[in-house]
Amino acid sequence: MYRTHTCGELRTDHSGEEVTLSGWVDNYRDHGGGLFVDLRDRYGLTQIAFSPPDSSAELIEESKNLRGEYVIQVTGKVAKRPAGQDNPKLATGDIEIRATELKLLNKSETPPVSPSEKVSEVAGEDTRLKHRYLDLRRPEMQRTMMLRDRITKRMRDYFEEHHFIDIETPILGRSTPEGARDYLVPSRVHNGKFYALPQSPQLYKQILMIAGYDRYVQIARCFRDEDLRADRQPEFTQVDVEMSFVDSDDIIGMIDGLVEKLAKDVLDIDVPTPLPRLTYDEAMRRFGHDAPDLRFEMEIVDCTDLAAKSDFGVFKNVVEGGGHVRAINAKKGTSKYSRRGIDGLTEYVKGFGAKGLAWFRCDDEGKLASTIAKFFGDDLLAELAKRLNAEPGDLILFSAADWATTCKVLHALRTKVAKEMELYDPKAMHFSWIVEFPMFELDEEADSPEGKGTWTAMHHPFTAPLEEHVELLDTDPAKCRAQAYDLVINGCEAGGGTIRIHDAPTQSKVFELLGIDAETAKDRFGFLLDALAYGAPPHGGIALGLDRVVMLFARLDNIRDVIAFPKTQKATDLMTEAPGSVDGKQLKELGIKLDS
RNA sequence: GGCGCGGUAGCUCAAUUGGUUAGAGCCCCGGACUGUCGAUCCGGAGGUUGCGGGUUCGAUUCCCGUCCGCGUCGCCA
Repeated sequence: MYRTHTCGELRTDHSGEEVTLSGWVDNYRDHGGGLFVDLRDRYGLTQIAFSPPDSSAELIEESKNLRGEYVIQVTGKVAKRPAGQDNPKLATGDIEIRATELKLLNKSETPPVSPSEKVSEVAGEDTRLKHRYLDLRRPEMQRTMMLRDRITKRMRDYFEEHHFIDIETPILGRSTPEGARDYLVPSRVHNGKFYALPQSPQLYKQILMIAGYDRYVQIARCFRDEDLRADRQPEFTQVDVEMSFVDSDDIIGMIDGLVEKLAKDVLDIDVPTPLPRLTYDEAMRRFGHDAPDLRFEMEIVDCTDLAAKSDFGVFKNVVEGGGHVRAINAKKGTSKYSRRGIDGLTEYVKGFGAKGLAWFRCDDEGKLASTIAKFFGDDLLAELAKRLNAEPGDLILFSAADWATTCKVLHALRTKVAKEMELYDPKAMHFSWIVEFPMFELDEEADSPEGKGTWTAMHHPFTAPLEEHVELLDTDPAKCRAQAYDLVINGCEAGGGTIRIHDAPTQSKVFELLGIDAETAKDRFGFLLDALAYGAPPHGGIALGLDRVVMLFARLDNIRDVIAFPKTQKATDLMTEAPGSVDGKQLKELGIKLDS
């Protein structure tokens, strides 16, 4: 037997018991006459004392060979520590093990990543990824992995309580050209043909609804061959949900319950439900983004009409060109942003398509002042100040451009300024829904017969329009809103879903708008269209990004830290060195010849 | 693909305008010490400054290229 207890469980109640512990040497303190070891496992740290009279001289001598990350087994008596020597930083800090036996189970090289929390500087991320086994040994990472485990368990419990069944769907599927780039898997049996790894189990779960499994859930691995971000991995995990005989409210309500339970069980915070909902149009108008961070205010204010009355050429030209002039008020921003600071913001917004950054500061008398103030009459300035609720010390930042650019710029500014000015508690959690997304967006790069871009599905081609918008499919697709909803946590898209089209006429109309002719549709999703013809129930669902949910619940800003073995920005695994090259023999069997 | 930041000892970082033998803390090695808990004290070892080229009497430093890591824009139904 390697151990009778873990390194996290012994207390003064155990005093006098002989115990055996196994674990890693977290730290050692050599006093010549005696030596202390902090022994670590997943459960905590326990101090081992190699000192007389309990430990023999030979044992003490032996203990002097111990080094960091050596794996040892120790037997001894649990003892309350001498008065005044307890360590309140440790859960086991009131006791120690007076060692009588020591067995070295394994040695360790000097670790490039120290798993010990006593080392405050964590190694660089590339080193951590290369030696992931050491990084994952760090208590911080272990806590995150355990948090992830707890979240998925609670989710599974919740869905089970609500009579969902977990059904696995294939990893080897077929490629569909919509959406992200596919990861392809060549077929040996059918040379020249390829499977695709799923971007999500979307089509399968709809098929399951048609098959009568009215509440489906799966924790599903998904793959998208697109460039990475801090919150995006090529391989990620979705909590995939689909329900029959439901409308948007039913799905949203079901997930409200899940969020409420998770927040309570995992973070011990009470989240009032139903969660607040915002339409997409409102979110764009007030916050410039479809996943706004609602932990703070700083709403966008439209000033287009007032800007038109000024003599400021930049504003006038934009307004005359059909653009918009919108602004945010960074309350008390002048103390944070000097002229140089504003120059920094100006550079920043240029990265989002802004040509420059117009601004005003609000002086002590409540008047707007700026290098461009001279282009505005006093009345106009007062009107602006009133609309923007400007008070002394406030900093007003403008974006003048087309609608989409003002959204992008002001969203970027809003997020950056709020973070830099610490306008919210970094521990705060804000959950909300964005609903009624547009059905379509214009792909301006794609060529269409009409020559002005083509419609693409904002979510996917099976998304149902709002019932009252069905006729807009014929008259004004741009205005057509979908039965779609995104779960937003702290300005991060944590999940999204839709009610699906379950009738053939609507489906063909949408395909038509998307430029998918009957033949193409049949070729790509024939099986789904076939299935829809055999009594498809009204259905819809959602997929939550599990990695992101864990990241947000762990208050981390990086998805790699919640994935045991993540990929780098170039989609490689620094530990296994995947992807790697393969034998010519393997390629030959697959009928593949490489160019280079 | 674009833009930005970074790469110096096993780890975290420093190095003046381009100038002596590239330093410090941790780790590691040796020694001292009967109670520490980031132990302490003394001594020591440890470097292809990512890689390749260029400028220069002289390059960690300047220039070009390249590789890698991170952030971001494009991209992500």
